[in-house]
Amino acid sequence: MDLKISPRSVQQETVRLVREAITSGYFKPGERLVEAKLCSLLGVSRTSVREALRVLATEKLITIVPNKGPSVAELSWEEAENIYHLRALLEGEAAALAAGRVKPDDLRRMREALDIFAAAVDQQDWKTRISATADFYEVIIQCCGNAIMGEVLHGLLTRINFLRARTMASPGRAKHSVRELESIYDALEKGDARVARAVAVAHVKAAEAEARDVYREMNHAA
Amino acid sequence: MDLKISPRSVQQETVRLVREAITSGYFKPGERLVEAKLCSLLGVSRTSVREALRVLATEKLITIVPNKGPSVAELSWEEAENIYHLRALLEGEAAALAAGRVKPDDLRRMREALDIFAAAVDQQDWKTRISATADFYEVIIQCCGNAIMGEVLHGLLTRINFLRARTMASPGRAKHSVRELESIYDALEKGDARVARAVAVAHVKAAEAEARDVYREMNHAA
DNA sequence: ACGATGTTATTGTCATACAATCATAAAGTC
DNA sequence: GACTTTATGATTGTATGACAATAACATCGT
Repeated sequence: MDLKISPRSVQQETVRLVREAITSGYFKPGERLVEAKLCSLLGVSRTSVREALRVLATEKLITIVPNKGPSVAELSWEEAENIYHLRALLEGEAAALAAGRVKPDDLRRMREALDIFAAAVDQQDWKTRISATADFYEVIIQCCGNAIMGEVLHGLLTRINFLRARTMASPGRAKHSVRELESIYDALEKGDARVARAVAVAHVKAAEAEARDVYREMNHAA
Repeated sequence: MDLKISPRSVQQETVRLVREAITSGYFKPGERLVEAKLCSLLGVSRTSVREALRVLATEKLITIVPNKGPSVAELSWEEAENIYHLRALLEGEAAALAAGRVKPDDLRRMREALDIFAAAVDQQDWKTRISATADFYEVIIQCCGNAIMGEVLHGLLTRINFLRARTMASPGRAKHSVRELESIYDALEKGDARVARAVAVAHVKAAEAEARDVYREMNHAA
């Protein structure tokens, strides 16, 4: 019996919370994160906060400039573009690999995620949209047989999450998304690796185009 | 004038040293890293050591199991294979992108690294071999225009560095390496993206094959 | 040999302290 | 008034000490 509950450490929980706060947009890019404030905000010691901040810096979610302190990482459009390029490459590969490996149960789970996503399109509920796409891709990642690729992708997605949240909020994009994910599903069902890669890449490219507009708009307003 | 020397913090230096110790093989995979030992070994406080360890854990160079402590990460062959697969994908893409962007100066630097590498093949000097290949790829990465891809690749290389060190030590492999890097250089010089990708991928595949043997041998002896 | 029990080693977290550095406001100088 | 310098306060970097919680290990009794 290995049912042991691992009581997450204070430090881990701190990482989780601050990361969530950043990716959800609660802490804005460029905003300074003063250790003392975080301590009182979270009710933990400076030790734990500092350890958490080092972790987040390694994840590139924050930038620590020596003797000045940490602040939420600012993502230039060039960097965002790089990340989208990598996503296209990696998600394309993942889809291609998955095409030759999907099992009926996997398809079922993807179908499920897809339906949830489609349902969430009509609502304002962008949070469900993101989690549904995450579920959808989670299956692909698991199928592709390369767990480390999953880790890398996850890290990249986290870094542009605040952008994605904005993108998902746009109702126009959502409609397209459904079609795109649907065609990925179809390709995987048929086991067609070539098409799977193509549509997965197309999906990312479309997301990138949308993100570009959102990005410009964001920085125009500011 | 912005010539300010940034006096690296104790914590950063600790990260650097321990990372070096791991990738060079001084700390063996699976070996436990006791905080107190590291403190006295490096002459720094527990505060700094702990922060450094969190960073290394995020980089996946060590594994921290709660209430038990950190130990050097063990890399299963499956994981190593995954990383080589990713390397092929990313380095192939990088080479293809670089083919359309290399400037004369870049070629010169690559030529230089290549010569150093070739010279180091005859000696036992595997350390120079690694740094020379690193320099060679550094140019490609810079040329490809995707800095984040460089970061990701760098992280992956670090994780398999102890394997690469063993691989590079094999004299048979070195000869092939020279030819492989040479053909990457040629493709870039000609600006042929398709060939550049192909030979870059082939290079990684060859390295993977060699690494597989080394890995088996390592774990056979143990 | 094996299980229970106590002991030690190690980690996780906190509090405190203080020098070094940075940011900002105040004061002085031209 | 604009600019430089100086003082002041805030924040970080690092070290130390403390202590509970957990894990690893040795000891003992059966």
